[in-house]
Amino acid sequence: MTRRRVSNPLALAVLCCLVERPMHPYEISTTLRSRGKEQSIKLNYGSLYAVVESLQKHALVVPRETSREGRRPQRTVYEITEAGRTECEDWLAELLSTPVRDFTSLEAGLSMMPLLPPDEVARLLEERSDKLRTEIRAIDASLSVADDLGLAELFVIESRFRRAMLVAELDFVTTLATAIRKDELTGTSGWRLLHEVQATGVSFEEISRDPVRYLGEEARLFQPNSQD
Amino acid sequence: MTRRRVSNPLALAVLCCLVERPMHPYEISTTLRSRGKEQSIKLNYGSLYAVVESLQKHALVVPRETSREGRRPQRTVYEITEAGRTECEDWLAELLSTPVRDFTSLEAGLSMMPLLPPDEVARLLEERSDKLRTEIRAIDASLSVADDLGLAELFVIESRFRRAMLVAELDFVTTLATAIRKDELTGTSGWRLLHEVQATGVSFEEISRDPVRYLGEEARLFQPNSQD
DNA sequence: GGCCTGGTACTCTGTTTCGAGTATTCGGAC
DNA sequence: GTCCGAATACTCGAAACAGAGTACCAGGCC
Repeated sequence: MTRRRVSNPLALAVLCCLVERPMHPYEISTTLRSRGKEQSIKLNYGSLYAVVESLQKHALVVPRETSREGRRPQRTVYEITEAGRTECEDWLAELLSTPVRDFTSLEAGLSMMPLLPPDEVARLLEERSDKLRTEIRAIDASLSVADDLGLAELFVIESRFRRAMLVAELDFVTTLATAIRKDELTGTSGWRLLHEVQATGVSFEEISRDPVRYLGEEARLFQPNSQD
Repeated sequence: MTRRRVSNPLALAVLCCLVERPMHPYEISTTLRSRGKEQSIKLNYGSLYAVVESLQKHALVVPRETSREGRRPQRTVYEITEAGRTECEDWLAELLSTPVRDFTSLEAGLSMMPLLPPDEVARLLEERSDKLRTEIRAIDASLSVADDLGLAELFVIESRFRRAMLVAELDFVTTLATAIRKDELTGTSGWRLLHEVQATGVSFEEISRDPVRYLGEEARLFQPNSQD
């Protein structure tokens, strides 16, 4: 994605708006907002104006007119160029066709999970489940509002996607919390013991210097496949 | 997340490493890599050194010693502070318990999907499905390697999570591609017609000025609930 | 008539992030 | 013995980002 001249996805949203008709940046921001797209694309003014400027530098958009009503701040209306149109279609095709690694915060959290004691982690995950259920209900509500307004499914597809991802996450998280509570996840018994020993005042560093002494049988957490 | 003094998740990974024992930045990077954590946390040198410096500024870590072996570049070993330990646990708890909006590229793509013609989008989504299947197979392979090494499930849980998300995405994407091809997604017939008219050389702007003329029945795409 | 809220249209500035680049050493192949 | 590539341990500057702040105006309310 770095090879793109302007890499911020907001730039794509800007191009998409300008495909419809020329607009000034502030108008782009309100258009995106009114369509609920600020839910799927991070939009803030600082980035918006920077991105438009950068698009202009790369000749993907051109300023068309600068007007001023009364003594309001001036507005610069931008128009998309042929190159901009091509870039827009090409980029969109890439987004749809090619998965990219996005580093989600839960993935990061899970990868460091052993730092906290197992029951604490289970509790936190259960807390997350509740919040996820709330979010899913909120999406359902907004989808049904959209439906009442007669909006085609086509225009809220990204909400359906988000809902699907949240449901999958909820499913994973509740299953994991249960597995931890029941010691069904491999390594959990050692993980639990490790934190019990730490609770008696022995530091992690000490335990890792002589795991067998502190963890006995469970020391294999520190030495995978020591029986080979 | 912005209220955290150091917001980059890499900072959390750094703190987690230093909980184990004091290390120098480069050692942190190799530790994370060897544990496969660079899959779940974006790691690059520029950020790493910036983040460590920032942690030091906020007294979450302190430099312990600066040594130099032979004429290699010097290494500065950092140690975690009590405040750092607290921050680390607190942050991790937050990551696990609280979902955050992360803007995925597919969600962005879906929200702008109507810009491309329906059959093109279906094709692109099918292409994505293939790539997703490949990725899932790659994760399965790495999970089975980990299993052969006797690594506890606990330490690869983030890969299982990622797999679950990819499977959910695959499911969504294949279903959507089919629905588009079969015109089962509300709005698709109008979407198709719109692109057919555009293919005859009429611009989007023109169509949107007089949708009924160009789209007839399907003009309701532009005027949701016009029959009220 | 004056005040106050909310909308319009940006601007500014301190952080953060990125990743290519640098300089050194070590181990193995030939 | 020496040459090459990989590993070690960072540094640097340009670009991107965040989001608070500014300056103006219209309309409603008391």
